[in-house]
Amino acid sequence: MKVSRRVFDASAPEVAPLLLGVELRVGERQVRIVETEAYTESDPASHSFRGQTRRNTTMFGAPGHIYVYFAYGMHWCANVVCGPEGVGEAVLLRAAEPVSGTQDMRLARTSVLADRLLCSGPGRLCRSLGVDGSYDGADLFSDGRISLGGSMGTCSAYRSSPRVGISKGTETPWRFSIVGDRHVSRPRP
DNA sequence: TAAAAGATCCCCT
DNA sequence: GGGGATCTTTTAT
Repeated sequence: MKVSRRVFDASAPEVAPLLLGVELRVGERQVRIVETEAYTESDPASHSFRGQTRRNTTMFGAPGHIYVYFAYGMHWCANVVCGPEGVGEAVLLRAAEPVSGTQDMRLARTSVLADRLLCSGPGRLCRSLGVDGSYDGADLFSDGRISLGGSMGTCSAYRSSPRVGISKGTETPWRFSIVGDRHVSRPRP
């Protein structure tokens, strides 16, 4: 099925595995998503768990937009907003494989990094693609700077496991990654 | 008003 | 394997 806004009207845990293999384009840089995580309102690990705030407003907006937030005082992280307007759900983009514009990704960093590490983590992914707070709220289906491409649900060889870097909701296996892919954020998902 | 935690990463040992 | 960087949001006095 081709990527379309309609698909993101579903709940995040449904959408998250479907995003594996999908292409994300930012300017001339293009990557293939290999790892995602789902977050919902009833989930204590989610930014939307305690309701809408200034920071997470985009999460409660229309599906198919991108929610970008600042973490640990140093990193940006990007999510695709899911569910109907008014519902705070999103899929965190955790890792991807560089497809084109790889040289630009390398130049976005201070130290030399192996290609397989350029987008192997939510902070690294944003850093390499040049995604920052100015992208928060952008519509992936009409914004000229950033968009999704390719087909959804093409990856059948994926596995789910507990999410990374959270202290609550650790029992929920809402991390999805392509089996055996070298670009995931950590070995043995 | 203060303190702590946080959907992380990088460099050091 | 461990700790520092660095700042916003949330929770506790």
